[in-house]
Amino acid sequence: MPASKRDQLLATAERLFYEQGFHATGVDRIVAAAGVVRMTLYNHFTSKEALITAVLKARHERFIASLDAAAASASPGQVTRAMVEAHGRWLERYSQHGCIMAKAMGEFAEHGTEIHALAAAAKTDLLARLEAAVKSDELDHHEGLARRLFVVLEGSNTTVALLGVQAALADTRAVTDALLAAARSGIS
Amino acid sequence: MPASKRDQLLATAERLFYEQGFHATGVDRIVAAAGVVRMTLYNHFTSKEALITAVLKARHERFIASLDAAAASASPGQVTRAMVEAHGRWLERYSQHGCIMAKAMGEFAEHGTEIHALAAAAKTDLLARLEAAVKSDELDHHEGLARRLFVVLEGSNTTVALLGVQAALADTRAVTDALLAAARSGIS
DNA sequence: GTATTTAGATAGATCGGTCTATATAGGAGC
DNA sequence: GCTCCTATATAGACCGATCTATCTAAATAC
Repeated sequence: MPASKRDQLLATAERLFYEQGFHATGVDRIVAAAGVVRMTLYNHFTSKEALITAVLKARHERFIASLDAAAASASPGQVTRAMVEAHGRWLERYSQHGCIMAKAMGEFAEHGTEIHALAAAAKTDLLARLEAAVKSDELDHHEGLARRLFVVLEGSNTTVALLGVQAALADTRAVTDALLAAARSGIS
Repeated sequence: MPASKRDQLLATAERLFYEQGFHATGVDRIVAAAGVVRMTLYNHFTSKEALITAVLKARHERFIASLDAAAASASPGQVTRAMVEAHGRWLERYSQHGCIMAKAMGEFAEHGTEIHALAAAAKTDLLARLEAAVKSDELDHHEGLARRLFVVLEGSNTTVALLGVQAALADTRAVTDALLAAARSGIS
């Protein structure tokens, strides 16, 4: 049973926005690639902007769900590491060309726009979860460590597009391991 | 003496592209903000794409020049650290809303385009200089350390736009210091 | 006097978005 | 099983706005 037209549109738009950018992807190309007609898009979404926000929200929900699942099944004291690894798996599977939220922030940089706020909130959402993980693991230097891990994961996001997923993940893991080891031994 | 029309166009276009994105910035707005007429732009640049590449090249040259200056005046064994600090100063002064090369890669993601290649080359250029710095400082784990520092600096690029320059630079410095200290003591 | 800049009209393409009329599918009620 | 109704999808014309880019003729500057 095929997905609903709405889901087809969301999936196709997500792929095209991610691969070619938001402005560079016209609604004509989206509907053509989704195998639907133009009015079907505007029947489900009030505008291209609404489609973009729906795409970003859906993707972010999937991302957060995978993070939370990893955290929930982690051994005690290993929540932070599990979250970092879940982030790496997400990159590997869905985000090898960079972070779509970062792209959205770049293209809709004028502050105050809903898209910019949404993408920024997605990123701070990750930071908040890292902080919660660090706290639950009872690692030293709570607040600072989470932000440092965040910086590294952000760097991982853009490095995959440049050096490939293998190298980016290996280097990311090396840095995060060092940070976690230092926090566990009380050094910083 | 005012700058040449060409320089005015380059500076204005750089600012607008950076603040609002490449696709979102039309040539009309550029020439209006530069106080120039549209034909003047097309007299100096064959197309908007040519203007974009000229902007990126000029900015990258300035960035590399500041990196090289920092490296040249660094004490022996401190080249890598000097380069990391120069990167931080660049962020502070010119790049508080994220890396323009990353934005360019996001908006012109189709591989093969000159703009994408240019922006990617700018990033690998930084990595190459980090590798040279690590080598000249005779730090342990040459190749790996440079790539790890690169990941962190990339993360710094995007984090400034989210957490502000103060927090981003502090966290970046904490991570790079840890990496450099570990490399210096032979641990990794 | 030569090169640059200005002014403004203009071209052609593409953009997001709307409209209407037709067609199709699925469930409710008999 | 059959009809009817409603919701959804289709096809394609159409709109105004905006986009990049060009052309020409007058003005300006070194």
